[in-house]
Amino acid sequence: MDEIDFNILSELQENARLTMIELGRKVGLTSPTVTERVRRLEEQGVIKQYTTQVSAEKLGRHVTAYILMEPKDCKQYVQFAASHPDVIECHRIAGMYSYLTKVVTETVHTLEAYIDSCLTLGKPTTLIVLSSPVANSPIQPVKSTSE
Amino acid sequence: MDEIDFNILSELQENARLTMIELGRKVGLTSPTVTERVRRLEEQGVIKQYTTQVSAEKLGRHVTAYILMEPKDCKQYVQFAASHPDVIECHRIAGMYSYLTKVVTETVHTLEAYIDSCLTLGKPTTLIVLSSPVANSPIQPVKSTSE
DNA sequence: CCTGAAAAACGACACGA
DNA sequence: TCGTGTCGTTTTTCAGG
Repeated sequence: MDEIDFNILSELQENARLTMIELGRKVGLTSPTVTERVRRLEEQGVIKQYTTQVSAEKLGRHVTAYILMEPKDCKQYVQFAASHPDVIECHRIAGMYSYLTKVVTETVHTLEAYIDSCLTLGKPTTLIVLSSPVANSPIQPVKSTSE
Repeated sequence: MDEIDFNILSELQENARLTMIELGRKVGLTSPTVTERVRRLEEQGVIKQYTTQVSAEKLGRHVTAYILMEPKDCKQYVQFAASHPDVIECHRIAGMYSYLTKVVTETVHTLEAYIDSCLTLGKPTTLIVLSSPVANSPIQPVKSTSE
């Protein structure tokens, strides 16, 4: 894990569909060499997945909310959240409440329906997202991650 | 926007580096056809970005937290958050507090440092992530997004 | 880590349901 | 209009050095 690897990760976070020739050009290597480095980063688990960000708006989902949840039964709530198509993330947290769940849903009415089903499982507190000044900023290495 | 497009989006959310031939095979089309569909999805803004998920752990960032923030000056706080390398997301919210900020940092000590700098800008409430039962679940279309 | 050749995939065009 | 088939070019892969 040297600086070239960091540059590779930075470029791939920006555009996962770069060809190895383009990527090599950006980091100063030839395509077979950079291909081998990418293969190792995948193998080590540094690269977890190549994914595509799609517009929730364009898919008819206009409302994003975070829901703080104090469930009666944790396992039951996780099962509910994991199987619900509107749930994008669900985090177990320390501090206030037990879970923080990110929901991307069609309208305030479908959000209401989601909250209603939550009410049978515990006590939800809803935070509706108005805008996102920072969205999915790339992760940078901390300093010497030499392994 | 028909069902084939939904399948394309689903496949690309799982693996953004699929070749057009592989993608075509998965959705039942030949490569020129699926290439044209992908081009249109990009043009329409349905596909926003091809990105790579990297392991925060492997890059030396072991602590994830959400911070609810009540800043004295909103613009000042957004500027601070946007320029801080540990901030991955920052959302303006309605409900309790004004901002919800996702921070991925090295240790509890670097988190403490982040919170300290927040304290000069307002009143933060920290929620440390213990685990994530649901992480970045793909977005599915809602029903008839015919445009 | 680079070079070079074979195999595969990409992009563009003309054609057909 | 949308999908198919083909050709020339680019990219990937794998042999070496």
